[in-house]
Amino acid sequence: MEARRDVFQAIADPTRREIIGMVAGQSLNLNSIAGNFGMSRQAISLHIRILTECGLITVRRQGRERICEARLDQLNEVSAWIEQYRRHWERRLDSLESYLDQLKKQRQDGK
Amino acid sequence: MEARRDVFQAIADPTRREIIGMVAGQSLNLNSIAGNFGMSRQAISLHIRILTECGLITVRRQGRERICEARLDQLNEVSAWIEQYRRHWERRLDSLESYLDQLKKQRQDGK
DNA sequence: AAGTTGTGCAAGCAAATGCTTGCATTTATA
DNA sequence: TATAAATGCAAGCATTTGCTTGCACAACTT
Repeated sequence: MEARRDVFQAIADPTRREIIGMVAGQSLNLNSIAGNFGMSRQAISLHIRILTECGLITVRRQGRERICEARLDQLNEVSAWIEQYRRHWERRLDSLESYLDQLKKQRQDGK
Repeated sequence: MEARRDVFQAIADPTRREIIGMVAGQSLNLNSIAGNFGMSRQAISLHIRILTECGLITVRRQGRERICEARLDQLNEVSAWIEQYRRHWERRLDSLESYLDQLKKQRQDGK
């Protein structure tokens, strides 16, 4: 347990992605986040801990509450990893498109 | 087992990200991929199966070999999810930057 | 035909993950 | 001060994950 915590793994879980979505709009305390899920408060608490450990959210205490705030710049790591391949997959789509264009043209000519 | 296979989970594993990196450049057969890792061929085979199940690579057989080819357009799903938050985190960075600028200016003025 | 190469399938296993429930602790409120 | 609210901590548990090893099999090579 308590293994490597990286952003890739953090966003792999759909519940955590949902939490990020909630907190991105407005900072929320733990209980109001947990209220929107059909699972125990502790489960959500653990998800939030994971998100905290990899820097995607920060938690500040305010009275007896823990306010969770999004700190999404870490997503850049994932984004950068993906972007290095964008050229690759868009080229594929381009060549598919030109192939389809060609096919269409041939059909029109043939007719 | 054999749960939901989504792209988010597929790229959560560093070995699978490495495999994607290798196959993006050139199509490779299973054994030559496995040769670059310090783990058994079967382990790699399983990773490739997962990548296949979520559509990130396709495998075509050619004689007795299985040629793995990248099909990375599925990464768009992750990219799109992240991009919806880019404005959010870049705004944060902007305000941090302007804050630092302000701080720097103050220090210069003070001196 | 016999051997080598590339791969799949299946059983087994330690560790990680995602969840629960119960109890303790701190902070506000009546 | 007693009570409620917001949360942490810890033990327990089923499932999933990532890996291994052993065996089978089809496809090339000699």
